[in-house]
Amino acid sequence: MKEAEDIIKPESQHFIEQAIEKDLSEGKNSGRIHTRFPPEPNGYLHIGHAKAICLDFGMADKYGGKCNLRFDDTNPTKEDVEYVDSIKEDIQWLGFTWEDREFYASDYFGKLWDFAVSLIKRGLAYVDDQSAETISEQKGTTTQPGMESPYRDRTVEENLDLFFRMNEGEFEEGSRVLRARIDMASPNMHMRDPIIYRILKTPHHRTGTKWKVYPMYDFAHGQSDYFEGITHSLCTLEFEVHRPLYDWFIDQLKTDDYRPRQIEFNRLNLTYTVMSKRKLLELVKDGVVKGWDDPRMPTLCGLRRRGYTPESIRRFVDLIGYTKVEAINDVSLLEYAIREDLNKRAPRVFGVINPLKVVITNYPEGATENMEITNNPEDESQGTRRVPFSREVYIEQEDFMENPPHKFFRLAPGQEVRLKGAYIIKCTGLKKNDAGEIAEVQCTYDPATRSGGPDSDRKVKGTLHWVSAAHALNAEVRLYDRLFSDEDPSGHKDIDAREFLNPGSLTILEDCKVEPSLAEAKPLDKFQFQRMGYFCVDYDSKKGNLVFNRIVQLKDTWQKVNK
RNA sequence: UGUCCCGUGGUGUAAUUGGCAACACGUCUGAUUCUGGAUCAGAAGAGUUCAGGUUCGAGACCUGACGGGACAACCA
Repeated sequence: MKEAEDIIKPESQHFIEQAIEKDLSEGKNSGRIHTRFPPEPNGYLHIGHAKAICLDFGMADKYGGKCNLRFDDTNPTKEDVEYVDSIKEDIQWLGFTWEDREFYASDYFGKLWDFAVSLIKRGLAYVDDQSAETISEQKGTTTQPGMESPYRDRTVEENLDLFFRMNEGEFEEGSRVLRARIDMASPNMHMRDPIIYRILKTPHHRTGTKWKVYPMYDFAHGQSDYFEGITHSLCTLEFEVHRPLYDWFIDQLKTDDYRPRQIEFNRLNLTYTVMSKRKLLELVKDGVVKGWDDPRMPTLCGLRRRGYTPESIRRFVDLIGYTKVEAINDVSLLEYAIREDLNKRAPRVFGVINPLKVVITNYPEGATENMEITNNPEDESQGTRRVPFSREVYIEQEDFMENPPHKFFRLAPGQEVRLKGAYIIKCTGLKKNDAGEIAEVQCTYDPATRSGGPDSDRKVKGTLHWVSAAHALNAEVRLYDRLFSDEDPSGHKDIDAREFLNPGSLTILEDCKVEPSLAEAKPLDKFQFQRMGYFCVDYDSKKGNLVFNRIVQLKDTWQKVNK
């Protein structure tokens, strides 16, 4: 009965899937689905791009189509090959492939030029000799129509002559532009004779000095879609007002029934995060963070370094969905996604972040036992490992209190606790240093309570992780907190996001103790430090000098109770 | 005082296209646990921004308010 209901109930689709299926059912573009991901190579990809990538490649995948990678490189003054490589790396890391379809808008400069010439010949484009300021003034405002340029009615011959000479380098940058001749009174600003070509003498990273004029975004994007046979051009909401112009150019270009269709979806916003490339660039340039891949950054390389997996990012994107509502997503959902993934996969280890020495006074001096410990209770196939135990161990400072509150299930004078995978110990005394801080805790152990032993079933309130002092590896641990303390740092009109920078976003602890099995850990290896959270080996880590990034803490109800 | 887009539990999304609001995260119980994790069981929480209208029936359709966002770069 229940099963039957499940079968009947259709998967709910988001509005883009619905639109695609409608197009398919109407037989548009002979049933083809072809999308594209069009980054501008002027910065690193961030998790917002991941949302777009998952959609672009995901829709192609779901409907048996293809997705092109196309670099939108129409502005040589801002773009660089440096970014091309990192963008490709990040897309692949996320798990997507464009096969041999790596394209560049600059591949189409010739075709775009020809199209512009054709528009001129049809009286649909003209060269304007006015300054940027004048053109801007004549554009009108959102509430008032614009004025027509005095150059709007030049002859085709004159336009052609000027346009060719613009590209010959005869004129200075900014002295002339090519404009589409549409409607200066349109309520849509983008239709008021938009500039489609400008003079730029900066060499282009791919075409060198071949061109002196470069197409604007609006004149390149839709046409590139058209040239590549794209059927669905998915982009974010802010391009909604560009769509009439997108369609206008396609109308002038198309020769048969095929036409690409632009559909807009909401971009990703995350709480406590800034997402604009400009703001991220500032953080890097001003040294607020250590680089594009600083583990606090929402860039894909930053998240990767932090320890996020591609699976967790794809899962997160899947959870938030695609709509036309401008929403702000809770980072806690991202954290949920990585915990969910790592819970199943990450091996458990013992790592003590803030060590406190415990001496087990009745344990034989110099003795060592190897305790067999499960690597992952969620996945038996990960097996077990041996962890050395001895008379002196480190536990977490926060796991001991001299005067514990009521529900403190950890170590305190007179109280018993289990050292996970080893023995139950009882606190018998403590030593303080001159400053009055607890320097050492003394305990006795009960040999019969060894895990698997005769009294191992005895109930104790708490179980602690530990590391044998004699065998411990020293490690540096970098604890991260949100970069901004405000939920919506860029959402304040009069306050710069920088005002909300969290001074405690990075804490470096250099005297952490981890179990010896971690000696061979390699950068990007991920572990659960039992009870402490998920950690990832940093690129800075070296054998004998381990460095871990905390990805995320475990859920901690005790911490919550304490607040 | 313009055009366009958008308003569903705290947050993000659903509601098979008009049949009486579902899911996830979060929150809160309880069980269980050699991770105060995980797991399991359960609970609270919206009557869909508001007001009219159409309809036997509206979160979906219409009108108008209100609220939020986008648009006036030779950026993308």
